[in-house]
Amino acid sequence: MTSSDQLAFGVFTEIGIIDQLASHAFTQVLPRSMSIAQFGILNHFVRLGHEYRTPAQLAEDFQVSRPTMSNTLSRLERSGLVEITANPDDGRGKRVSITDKGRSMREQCIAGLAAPIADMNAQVPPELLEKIHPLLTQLREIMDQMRN
Amino acid sequence: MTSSDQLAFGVFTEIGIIDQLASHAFTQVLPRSMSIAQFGILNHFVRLGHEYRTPAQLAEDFQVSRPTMSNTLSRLERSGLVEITANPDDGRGKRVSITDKGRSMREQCIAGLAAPIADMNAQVPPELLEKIHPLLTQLREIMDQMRN
DNA sequence: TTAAGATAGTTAGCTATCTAATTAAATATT
DNA sequence: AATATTTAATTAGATAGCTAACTATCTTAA
Repeated sequence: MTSSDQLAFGVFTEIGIIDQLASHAFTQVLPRSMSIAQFGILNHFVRLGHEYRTPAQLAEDFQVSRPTMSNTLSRLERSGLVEITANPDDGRGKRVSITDKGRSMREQCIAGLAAPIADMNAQVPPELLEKIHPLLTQLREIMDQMRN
Repeated sequence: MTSSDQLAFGVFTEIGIIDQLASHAFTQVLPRSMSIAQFGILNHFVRLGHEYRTPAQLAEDFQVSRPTMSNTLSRLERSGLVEITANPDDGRGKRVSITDKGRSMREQCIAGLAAPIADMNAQVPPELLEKIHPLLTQLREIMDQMRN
């Protein structure tokens, strides 16, 4: 392993740990029945204002396999947070939309997340986040391209 | 959500995606039977030169719950890559050590990881990794402290 | 027009991760 | 010395993620 290799390895190790710590902190404050993956989907519908989205599109949006998305959507549907119907444009396909219950659940999640986010902003120097964000975006974009 | 909140949220979103992409890329090149978690443990023994380590210490080292470590260690033991024995210093405890088979498996994993790491070094500007690494370390340390 | 190939989604089976609860042993307290 | 508390590890039962294999449908090509 060259020192460049070690550097790259170190970067991904740190990222793995931070992801784990952040996921854990966020999971703590979500309603008992909600996971980060599930919140992500509800939030996605609200933020982007999508009316309908197919499971395949959502899998693509979240960079997740289709069976994974299938599974997460079933849970959301079982809880009444999304509605899944046949896709009128494609007999193989389905369409997903968020329900009113889903919207209010999303609000509740956002409210819960406020506390740890505020903590984070209190403990982490703002310059650190400002410096690191564009670098992460750059790295993510490069890795995204490498995938294809 | 204030703009600071959005910044913090954006940072963790990027980190989540990068972690997923990197994990996926690494998993591809590990031997069929190996996972990143399992490789991490073998690598830990070699890098730090530990002879013995208790499951509880390993759980702490990797910031993972004890049942998680318990599970991963069982798999490694089943594959003959680590050895788990009673801890002579503590009747409740156990001791883990890496086996010769574990060492050569670790070598094999390192060899497989070389390719994607080299790719990464080819695609990602070295300054990006050099700039981002200390920032990530700083963020990780702060989050680690917040946990306690 | 029929057959081949691609795409949407699901099912099955795997690993990693978590929390809660359990067992056994060590430590502290009274 | 006896009891209570803490600690080590495991078991049970979740969710999220993956790949492989399957069904159904759509699209393309012979």
